[in-house]
Amino acid sequence: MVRADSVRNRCKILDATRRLLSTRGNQVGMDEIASHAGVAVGTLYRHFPTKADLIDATVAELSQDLVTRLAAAADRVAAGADPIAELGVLLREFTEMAANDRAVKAAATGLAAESLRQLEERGLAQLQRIIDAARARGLLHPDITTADLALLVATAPSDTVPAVARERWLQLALRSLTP
Amino acid sequence: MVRADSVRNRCKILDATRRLLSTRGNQVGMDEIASHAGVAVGTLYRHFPTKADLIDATVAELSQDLVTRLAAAADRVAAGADPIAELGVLLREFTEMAANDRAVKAAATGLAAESLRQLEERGLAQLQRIIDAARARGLLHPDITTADLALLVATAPSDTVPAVARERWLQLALRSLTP
DNA sequence: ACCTGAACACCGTTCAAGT
DNA sequence: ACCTGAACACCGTTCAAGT
Repeated sequence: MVRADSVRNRCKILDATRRLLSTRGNQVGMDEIASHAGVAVGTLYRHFPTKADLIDATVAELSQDLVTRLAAAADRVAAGADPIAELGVLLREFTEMAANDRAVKAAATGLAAESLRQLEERGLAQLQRIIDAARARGLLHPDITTADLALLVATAPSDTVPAVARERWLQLALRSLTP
Repeated sequence: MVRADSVRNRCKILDATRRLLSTRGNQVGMDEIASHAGVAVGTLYRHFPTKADLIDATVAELSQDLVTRLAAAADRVAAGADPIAELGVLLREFTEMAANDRAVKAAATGLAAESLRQLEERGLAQLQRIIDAARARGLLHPDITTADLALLVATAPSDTVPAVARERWLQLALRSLTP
């Protein structure tokens, strides 16, 4: 039997973590997160065995956002939108998400492999739909796969790189996708 | 007046740091580095005010390696070698360097901006020579600059990415350079 | 001038006591 | 079952004493 306050606490912890992580980065202490969430440290550790786990969970929540957008983009493509343009929007959204959320990406770097694998699993089908559409119209280099896009996402520049350079990176990335 | 044992100590510290950093990554303690270098912790902090500074100095030493290779590649290009092939070798060498030296790149991520700026300053001329040669032969997309190559280097996949994916990344990166 | 190493501070993590 | 928060452990950093 799960206690009601337990699930409430878990939610409060994740909220506080996302909030603190996005503003001040990875240097927030566990005590601070706990107090902002209105729980004791022990409770925090009961829900997440380690700080890495806590951050992992937070990043996973954020990546869910991306999957939602992936699905929306796939729908637009199915409705006739330009697949390459949609891919550009997706890549931009991700880099901006990583950039706005300060050290979320920096924090995620260490566990990127795991988070991206999850993202890939759940967003794979959507991404494949976009790729198929693009290839069918001859807009995509024939050997491009979903793994390639995951690779690009994994190597997307973080917020340490200035915005202009991030935009330029996007341009180069798209260039490597087109035939 | 600089004491002889001081410069010797500095050297011993940098050697030990590079050795320990490449095998075990960023989690080596300062005490451990000190004992491996045969000095006391205080000495370590006299030479490098903070751990980040120590790692920065070590990474800077390693990047000097890359500048040397850059110069060699520029010479080969001047002697008639294929500029694109040389660029490929350079990018591969860098990613491999980052991959072999375990957390050197991971450790450097935070201070990448600074290290890369140094690298850029000192290697810029060499890189420009390669770019000019490639463009003159029509092998390079006309808008590619040294900044673009620095951007690619900065976003090169680290050792968390498997070797096959790293090779694939290289292929995609080169694709974005060619016309 | 520089080196030494015990001591400090900070922060992730644990655990005995409470409800 | 879960929460609490004082206590522990670890590691980056400092500083008084030594040469």
